[in-house]
Amino acid sequence: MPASARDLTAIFDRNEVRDTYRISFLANSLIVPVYDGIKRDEGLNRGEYLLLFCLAHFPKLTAQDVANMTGRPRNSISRGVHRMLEKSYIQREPDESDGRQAWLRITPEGRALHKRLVKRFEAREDALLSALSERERQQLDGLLQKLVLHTASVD
Amino acid sequence: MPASARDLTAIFDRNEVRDTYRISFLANSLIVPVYDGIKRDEGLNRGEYLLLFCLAHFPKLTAQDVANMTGRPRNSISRGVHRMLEKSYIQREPDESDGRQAWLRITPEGRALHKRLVKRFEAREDALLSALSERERQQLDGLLQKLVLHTASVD
DNA sequence: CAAATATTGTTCTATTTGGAACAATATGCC
DNA sequence: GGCATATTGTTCCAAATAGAACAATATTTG
Repeated sequence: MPASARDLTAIFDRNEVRDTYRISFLANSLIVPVYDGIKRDEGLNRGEYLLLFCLAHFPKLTAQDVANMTGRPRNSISRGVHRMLEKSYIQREPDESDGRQAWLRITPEGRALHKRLVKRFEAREDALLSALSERERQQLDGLLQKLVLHTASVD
Repeated sequence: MPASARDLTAIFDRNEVRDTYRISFLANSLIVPVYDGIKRDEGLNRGEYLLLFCLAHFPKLTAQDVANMTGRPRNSISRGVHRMLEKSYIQREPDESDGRQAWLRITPEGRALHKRLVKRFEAREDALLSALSERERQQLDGLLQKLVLHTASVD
């Protein structure tokens, strides 16, 4: 019997933490192939794109903000900042009133890149979520929003 | 203004791929702190525990099966197999009819360890999903199951 | 005001990770 | 049967990752 002939999807509802397992599986399926493509075609790694993504949605952020939002360690963000500065996708200006921190902003080049790359995530999301009806997607939206807000508040 | 004073949760519904972002955020919140604890207390890394987890739910699997189920590369699984064999949490026997592959099974020690460790994931899941009512949890369950089965079929 | 404590961002280092090439075996095709 | 192709599991290596210590600056506390 070849390995691929067995039904390995049984794990989805045959384990102690079904929602954790499913959410983790879905997260991987949604993002890993897209990050692989971005790495291959644009040379950006995950931390670098996450930085761009965050800056595309706020006028300015500190490196610490990005670390908080993404849950990644500050040193990873720091490295990403330097590489994205070199490539002119972001810019940095020191905070006048606090000499420790610096404000990061996306540049027009960075925004153009983000607009191009985010389409890949949109396409992947559409492909996987096409399994749901419009009504089900709205249900999912509401449940996820409730969960992330709760999670952000308890951690 | 200290970094932590701004409301960074706005990103949850202010981005192009809200469900992708939320699912990824949730997945990290559910599993990262638990894996950190398992690493600290038991010395198992993510790949090693995932292997144990898979084998706890099937009588026997090949390394390739585990790679397929978890989406991790085969070489990572291979390394995990060797370390878990050393620690006697799993055992291996060659397949009689196919000299390339070998069947992996969990040992009683491995199962005892799994039973202990999976409680950590259960506790974390309960803490985060407590934001939902029983009815909402059932809705979420149904939606996630639909999504993972669809995802497993298209990839 | 001074000393202790906290925060930001960086560097150093060890571990983890995954792509690619590889050997061994199996399968498909003529 | 014999040769091309696929599959399984492994090793090698380069890149990514994250903890820990650190320097610079802010804040708190007495």
